[in-house]
Amino acid sequence: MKILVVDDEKLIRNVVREYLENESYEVMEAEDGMQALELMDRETPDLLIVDIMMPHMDGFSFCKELKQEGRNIPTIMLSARGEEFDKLTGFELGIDDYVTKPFSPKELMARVKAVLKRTSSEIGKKFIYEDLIIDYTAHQVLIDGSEIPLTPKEYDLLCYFVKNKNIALSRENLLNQIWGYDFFGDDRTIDTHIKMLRNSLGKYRDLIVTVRGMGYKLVLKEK
Amino acid sequence: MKILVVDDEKLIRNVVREYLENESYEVMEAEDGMQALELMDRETPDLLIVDIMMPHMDGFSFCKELKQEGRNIPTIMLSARGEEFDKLTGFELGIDDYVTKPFSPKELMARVKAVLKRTSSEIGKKFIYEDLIIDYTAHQVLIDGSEIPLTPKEYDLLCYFVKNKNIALSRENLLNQIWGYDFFGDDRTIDTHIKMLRNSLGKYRDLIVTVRGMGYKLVLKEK
DNA sequence: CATCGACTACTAATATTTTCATAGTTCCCT
DNA sequence: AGGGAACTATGAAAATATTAGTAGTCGATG
Repeated sequence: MKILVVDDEKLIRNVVREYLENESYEVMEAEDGMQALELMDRETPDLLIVDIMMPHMDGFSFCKELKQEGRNIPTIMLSARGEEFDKLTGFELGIDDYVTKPFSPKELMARVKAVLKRTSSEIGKKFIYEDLIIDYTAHQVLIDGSEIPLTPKEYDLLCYFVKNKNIALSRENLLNQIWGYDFFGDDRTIDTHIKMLRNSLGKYRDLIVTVRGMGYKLVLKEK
Repeated sequence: MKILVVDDEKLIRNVVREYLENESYEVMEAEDGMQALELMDRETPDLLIVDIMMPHMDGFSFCKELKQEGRNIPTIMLSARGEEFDKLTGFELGIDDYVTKPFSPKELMARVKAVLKRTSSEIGKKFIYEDLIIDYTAHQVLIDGSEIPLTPKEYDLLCYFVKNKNIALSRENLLNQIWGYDFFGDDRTIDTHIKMLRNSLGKYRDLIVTVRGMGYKLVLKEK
């Protein structure tokens, strides 16, 4: 689990980092909202711990910004004693909990765990299109309710297509993203895997459309 | 769910009772620590809500007493504004959360639910699936009513699988969670333990499904 | 010091990935 | 419309990768 701590005080960041790492969370730090937003383009933390008072951009504005960008990440707010935490505003902004400084390690950890538990169960990570269901947590694909066996590459391919639905993907792109940049094999390899994925998809084989001279794309009709 | 409210003020007890019963919890009351301890010999509440300030025995002493008796019950502390809630002491005594008077119904209920949710997994003393029973308190596993011997690692593995049922777990995840982040051994170690766990599980060996290229998962059919 | 469990190395058994040859399409040009 | 170039689909075999199973060493623990 990756946790991003956003606070301008290095001391606080260090303390929080220590507690978190002690419980084997992976910790990232940002000094302010700007830095945090930047970082989040590259990394995908599972939880944010954000101080209300920060230079440039306070905690509330930061959360507002996140919400507008459509990012939906569990968030715990840190407020100094005396600062009134406006619960109504806070919870509307999707803040899951808050902790008042000074806080005990145990308290913070309890909140972190509670929030993660609460939110992770809500994310029932599934993709659903008619009778085609990808259950990411179970790592399986269902068609008409029964599991269809996919090889790892087929599964990866399908997930990547779903993630980039209706976008034409070049063979080069697919090779780089799924096989990795260090793969130097034949282009035709893709064709073979597409063939096998189509076979596995049965009645949904036509979702994968050939883009001649370019690559393939997954086409989903909107409803 | 049974909740025991320990407070010397009848008014507070009534208010809390009303909120709780409104959410269909079963409520018991005690005027002080002595009474509460007595009551707990007969009843087994799932949660305590305890005022700090009470005659005869204050909230902290009460919790200390509980802890010494080895009772381990989720507890929420009520503190009046101005009374300093000593977080360090509190959390060390196993207090899970605290609410400052005056509190809003909504806040108290949110805390109650959060604490119950957080702790209920720990209270769930048994896991039952058909003839497979994990008795967490007795730290043993039964199949068809008779105990099957498991090595520590096998037991840990099984519990972790049960906790994450129907979720595909990568070897890395298993290694990190069960062996710890400081383990730098061979991936294949897992395979061996899986094999042994399967053997131990006898007729339930197939519950553990390999997810090729990924890891393993415990599959439980819903009923 | 004897036993048990954890771990590693090795081998066998499977499953997957890749390559490659061939057949089939599409598209463009005349 | 016909021919050819370029591209894609498919099937099967070869090459790899992954997992299961076996055996044995190491080290902790009673």
